[in-house]
Amino acid sequence: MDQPNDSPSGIRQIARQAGVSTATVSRVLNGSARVSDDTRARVLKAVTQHNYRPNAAAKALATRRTRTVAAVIPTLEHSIFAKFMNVLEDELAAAGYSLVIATHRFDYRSELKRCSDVLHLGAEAVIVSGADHDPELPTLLATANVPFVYTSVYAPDSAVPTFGYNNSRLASDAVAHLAALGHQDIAVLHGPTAANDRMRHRLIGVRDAAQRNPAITLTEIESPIGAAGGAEQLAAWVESGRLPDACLCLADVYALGILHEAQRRAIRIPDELSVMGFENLDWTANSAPRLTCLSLPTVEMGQATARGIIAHLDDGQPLADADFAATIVERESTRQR
Amino acid sequence: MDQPNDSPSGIRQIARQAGVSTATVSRVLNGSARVSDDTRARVLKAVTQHNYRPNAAAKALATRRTRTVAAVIPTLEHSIFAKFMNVLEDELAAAGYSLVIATHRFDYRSELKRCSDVLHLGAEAVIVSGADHDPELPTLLATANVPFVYTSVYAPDSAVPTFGYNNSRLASDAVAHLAALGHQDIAVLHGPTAANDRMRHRLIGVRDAAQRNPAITLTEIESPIGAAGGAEQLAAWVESGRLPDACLCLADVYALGILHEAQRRAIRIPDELSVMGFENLDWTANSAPRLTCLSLPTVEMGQATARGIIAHLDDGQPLADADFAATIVERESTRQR
DNA sequence: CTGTTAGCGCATTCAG
DNA sequence: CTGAATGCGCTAACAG
Repeated sequence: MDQPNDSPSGIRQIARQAGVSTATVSRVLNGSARVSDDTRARVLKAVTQHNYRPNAAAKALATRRTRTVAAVIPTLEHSIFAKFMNVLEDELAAAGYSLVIATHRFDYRSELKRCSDVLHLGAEAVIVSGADHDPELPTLLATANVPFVYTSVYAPDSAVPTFGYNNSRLASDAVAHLAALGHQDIAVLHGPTAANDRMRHRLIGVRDAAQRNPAITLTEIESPIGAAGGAEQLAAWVESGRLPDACLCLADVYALGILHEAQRRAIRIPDELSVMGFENLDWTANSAPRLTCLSLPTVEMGQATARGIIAHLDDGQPLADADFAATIVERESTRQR
Repeated sequence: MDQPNDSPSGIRQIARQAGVSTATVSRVLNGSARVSDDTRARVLKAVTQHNYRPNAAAKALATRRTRTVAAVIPTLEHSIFAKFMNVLEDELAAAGYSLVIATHRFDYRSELKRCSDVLHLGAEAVIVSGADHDPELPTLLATANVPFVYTSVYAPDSAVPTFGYNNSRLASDAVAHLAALGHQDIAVLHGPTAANDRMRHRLIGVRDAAQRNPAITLTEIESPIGAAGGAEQLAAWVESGRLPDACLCLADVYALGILHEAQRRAIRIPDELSVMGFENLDWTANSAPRLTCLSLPTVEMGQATARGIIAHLDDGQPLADADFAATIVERESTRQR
């Protein structure tokens, strides 16, 4: 009754079966060091026979690596985030990292909480949307000693690395584009700005552009992101009997709503109203009319974010800010006035 | 030089600081057992002072629980999956579970690989899309002894619990709906069926319905999921000079493309062609015309899937299949012929 | 090339 | 109510 338990578990079991030490098993499983082909074969056989799978927690504890990266985002509901996560996951997976996603529905306290959650979980790095957060967020992440980056924004002066673009400048560019087309009475459809500095900065950019060009009259309209917002706004304009020259939609779905409502009310786009999107989602290339958009570099940003984090985690490369260019895709929903 | 390292890490450090044992620290941190208020206070103080955060791997190793659930899906690019993941994450997070997402781009081998990946990672349960997979998949998951479910399908006869709906029946219902409207020449726009049994079953349902009603003439058209597919098909019909009576879009985005192309070509919907979606994405309520859709119970499915898994993991409740009803939302894109 | 030996940080009997 | 001791399963020196 003093004899050791006869059925060791995990690595020990297969070590015994293969007639080697656990160290050797670990070696073949991790491809480290040299192991004789014979030994390796025996180990591998035992591994498959027992359908052995190394315990992740034990490995993580021993190596101090979880190979897990977390993304804390507002929501997966908006296509642009889903698209971002899609490429992130792709790149991360290719490098052997897992992606855990946590959403906070545009709420700073919740965001902080979710960051804390993923830290508890053992994320080796965390990707956060935007640069503005609960003041405790950077502290939390920093004291936990896990690398983190802000995305969808480019803020080189920030103490935290940012992977993104200058939202305010892009918005200015979009307005300038509209102005160059001869539009003066410009409306901007935007989403709630609470816990969303990307949206806030776009608004700032819009105002800057308007200020620089005195001819511009700006109207800002806020509504929850969705096609309904665009549709309702166009309806309101038509009913008030007065349309702006152009409408910049800070989320493409607004434009979708506008296009449809315009059709419903026989408003000709772009003849009576120019409409411009800000993301360049897939469907914009096929809409009627095809939507002129600022094209957010979401894919490039996702790849760079993943690669940057991987290089940092794997090779100790420093995390450097990255600024991605956005292009304006001129299509049919805008016209020279 | 024999003295123990003076700066123990983790739980030991705060145990020392609080003048208690590690066991006690563990107790207050896990709310287990009774601890005197005084002791608890001292421990908590030390915890916050040192900004202590229990090591997830160590805890997982000791408790054999990772509180991580994985979802292995085709892609996050299609809104319907993003929507599903969004509610899954929500429910899971509320119960203290983390969600890791792995995508496989509609490829069975890749799907198997990703399942293996999340198993290595220590997922306590895995959620897979569809019921048809590489034959090794169920074996893999079963021998790993982690509970798993198939989603977006309802197959009570399957050995694996399914949370979803009967794709073939829903598709039949959709076709029947169209037929009841008096349509006979019905086209069905569907996506690739490779590694996608949901799509295959919908097609089967479509054929069943057509077979049951001899008056129906069916045309199946496959194209990658996206608005382009719908637009191109409508263009092709117009150019061939022959439109079907109705088009069932097995993914809503096809309908978006059709609606837009129809506008471009001045085809009146539903007068010249009835169009029906199959998911009921948000924008369908605002399109022009508003899209008649079969409404996939994605949210209910997500909630139930998460709750079922949580109940299983937390309370040992058995995983029971769940069949969700889909309703048909009659809007403006279909008409009585 | 391979085995031995320590921990990694935490939860958990079992005593007291 | 609290502490000491043990082990979760694996990796990483360090020998040999």
